[in-house]
Amino acid sequence: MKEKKERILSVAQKIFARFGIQKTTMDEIAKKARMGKATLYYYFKSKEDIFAEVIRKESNILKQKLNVEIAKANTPQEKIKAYVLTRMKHLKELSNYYTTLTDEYLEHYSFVEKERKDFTQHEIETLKDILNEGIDQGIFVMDDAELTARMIAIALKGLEYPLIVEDKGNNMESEINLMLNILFKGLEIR
Amino acid sequence: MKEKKERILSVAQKIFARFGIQKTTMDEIAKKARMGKATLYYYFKSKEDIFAEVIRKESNILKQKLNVEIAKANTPQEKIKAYVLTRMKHLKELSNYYTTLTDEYLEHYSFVEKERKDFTQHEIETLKDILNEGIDQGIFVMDDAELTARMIAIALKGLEYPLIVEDKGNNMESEINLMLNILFKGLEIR
DNA sequence: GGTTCAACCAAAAAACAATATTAGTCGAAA
DNA sequence: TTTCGACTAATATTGTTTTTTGGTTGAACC
Repeated sequence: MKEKKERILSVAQKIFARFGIQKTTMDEIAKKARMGKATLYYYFKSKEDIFAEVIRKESNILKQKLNVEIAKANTPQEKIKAYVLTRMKHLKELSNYYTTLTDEYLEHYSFVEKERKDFTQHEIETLKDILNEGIDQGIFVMDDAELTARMIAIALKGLEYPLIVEDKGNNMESEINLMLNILFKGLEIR
Repeated sequence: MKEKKERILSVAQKIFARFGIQKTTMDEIAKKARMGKATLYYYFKSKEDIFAEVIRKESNILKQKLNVEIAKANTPQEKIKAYVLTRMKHLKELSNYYTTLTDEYLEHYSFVEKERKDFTQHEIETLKDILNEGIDQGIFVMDDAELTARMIAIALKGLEYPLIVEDKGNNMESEINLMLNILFKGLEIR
């Protein structure tokens, strides 16, 4: 039954968000999902498996959200802007939601690492597409779109911490705007 | 006696680097510095105090190193390049050296946080000076040098992790070069 | 055959107690 | 002013017992 599996994931997602993996017990999930603990093991092979699925689901939601926002924008500049803003805002919301989890991240959950690698790869592809689109339209110029996309991806990943954690809920948006402006125009006088 | 204090710091720095704060005992430091443990307390008020001083010293070394490299470079572009490269390389070396410490960083040592804030402030000032120099020379153009400096500082701080930890000893230099090229020229066709 | 769960188990975690280290103090001595 | 042996209170470690919890099994149910 598909609906049961969804219910487990939905319940688990909420509990994981509040208490992290370690402090969430299978009994707890089972109780909240109104079923016996053993039933969980009919649908998932382990606790980690449930968490991995939650992560995967969350990641796909973000990917889809990003695609929608990119499609809405017209120029390559606007697309990049939409991408970065949506990404950062979504991650900020997530990090607010997953309060306890932020610390556990560091622990070695291989599937988290894997999912993040997948996402990074997807991110690079997406950015490369936008950059190439810009090049085709004679708007952007660069030596190597792949490499440039990778650089932007590294920068974005790097910005997560200072922009989300440290920058206490300020005007992230205006800061990102300035940054993108530099990215597009550069510092040197034209 | 100034020399004693230096000896303590020098010895402590080496031991801290290998074993971190927690696993380093005052007896150990005293023994290696060839003095009684109680003597350490004549010069420093606590173990944390010694560590704080080590951090401060290290930070000042980097600041000075950066100043030297900036002074050597001629154009604002070269200055920024020298700054970023020197900074990243130094931090990479440090993180190689302080193997055990990387994990302890996360723990709450308030003085580490304070020193980093100080360093960030210094960094913003330094970058702002270079940017203003570039503006004066008609090489750079931007709305707000202070804000731009802050953005670059955030980006640099953000890049630390992906560039130092994740990027396994690759050609960090060429990646930084590409990044700076984008920073100077921008993506848009000129 | 697909689905559910009470009862069960081994392994991990928490709780506890006994023991050993270690940060920091003090007073005397050099 | 500087040094350190001797001491202490607090913290960490170690070893042991108890409890919790992830995961299994088999029987019942649909």
